[in-house]
Amino acid sequence: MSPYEEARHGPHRIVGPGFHARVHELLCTVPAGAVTTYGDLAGALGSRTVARHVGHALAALPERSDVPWHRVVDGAGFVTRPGSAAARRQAVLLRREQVVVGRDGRVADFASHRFV
DNA sequence: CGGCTGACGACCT
DNA sequence: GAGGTCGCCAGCC
Repeated sequence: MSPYEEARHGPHRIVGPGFHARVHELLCTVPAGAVTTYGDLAGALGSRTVARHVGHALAALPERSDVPWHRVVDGAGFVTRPGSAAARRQAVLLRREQVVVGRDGRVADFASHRFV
């Protein structure tokens, strides 16, 4: 059964109370200098179909947070909403960790930085 | 209370 | 191969 159908028919709900805390916890295991994706986080939490909800969880984070949200990029290695102020902040934070971000908003050598 | 949007990604035309 | 669609939708007009 595909993850899709599993999610559709599945008896167990992944999203719910404490979901954002699980995202937080998991994200904190990603070391500086590495990046991960929404889909990978979602998959680690149970199903890639909730990738979007990982996005929601991060969007809900307070401005000043100890959660390394900047280490999350999309499945193609692009930073959040290229061109936005948030994307620029993210690029600055990543470069501070020796992760090169191109002008197009994509992490250079994404595959090797990717943390699983 | 209904409709729309969205820090995404996989499946289906 | 390139759009369109929907997911466990969840929050915000």
